[in-house]
Amino acid sequence: MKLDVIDKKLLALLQENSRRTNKEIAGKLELSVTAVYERIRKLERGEVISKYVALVKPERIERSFTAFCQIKLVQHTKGNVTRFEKQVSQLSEVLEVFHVSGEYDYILKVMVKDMEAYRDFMLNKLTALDHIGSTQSTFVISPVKNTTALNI
Amino acid sequence: MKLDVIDKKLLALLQENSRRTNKEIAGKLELSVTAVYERIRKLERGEVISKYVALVKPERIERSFTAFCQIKLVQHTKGNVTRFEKQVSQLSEVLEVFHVSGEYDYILKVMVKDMEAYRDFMLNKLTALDHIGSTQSTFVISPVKNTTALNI
DNA sequence: GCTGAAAATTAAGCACG
DNA sequence: CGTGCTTAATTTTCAGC
Repeated sequence: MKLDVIDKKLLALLQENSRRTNKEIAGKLELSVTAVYERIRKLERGEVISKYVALVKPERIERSFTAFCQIKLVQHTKGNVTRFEKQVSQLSEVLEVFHVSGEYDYILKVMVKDMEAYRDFMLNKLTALDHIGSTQSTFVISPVKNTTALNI
Repeated sequence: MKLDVIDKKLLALLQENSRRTNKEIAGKLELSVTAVYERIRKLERGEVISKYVALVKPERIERSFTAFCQIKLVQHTKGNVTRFEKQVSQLSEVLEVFHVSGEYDYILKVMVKDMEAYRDFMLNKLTALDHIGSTQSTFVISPVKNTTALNI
């Protein structure tokens, strides 16, 4: 799907705040409300926009503690990999899982209440999974930037 | 701010899809439309919900290549740290920056078109910043899970 | 693909238990 | 805190260019 300059501006606006009205966007882009409406529909149907979500402040719900956890598997058979990925994806503390290159096989972003909760997560949930070789945790001291918006 | 069970269900619904109508939510939670409306307003004013955003599929806009870049600073004076954080936050390829514990000082999540674009980013943008000591890149082979929703 | 106006749906405000 | 009613605003559809 081809995106023109207007589409890109539109995506920037919606990535920043998806509750803008079509009228407001129409004003900013100097288009009619219907034109904005149709462009948005096109971006949704073309799956450029995958979804609309509300973002919750972690500190307001006791999930301020963020850690990156790198994981090595013991054996990389297809079955093991699939099973591990499925199991780890089901853990609610784990927001992101990436299969990566390098010394470790996976990087996880984990968000919990505090260090104690993290310890509990590691002991009772993560290392309870099958096929985990070794892990290495890196703790976030402070989040400097954290956006979901891709600049186009 | 105290959240009851209904608030938590409401947050789960809005984190999954923020375009649900109050009517639809009211049906799911067995409340009136106005009650849903007021609860959402309260969550917004109490800054439990920080914002509403559209999520864009990276592969549809040529940003499929994701890397984690770990960075060590040469000198940790307050001025250096502040300046580095400000500069790195301005790079559009960098979606996330975390000051972290451990061997490296920062973890960046970088999204670009491909490996070539990453090389270009490293050579011309990142290592052009002041005070960077060493870096280490880890490349995403495949994203296994990637959600913005915090389970409450 | 855009415009402008009409129709349908939703959000916001108000009186009240 | 909740409900139900009323009004305002927005989204969605449609004919026409």
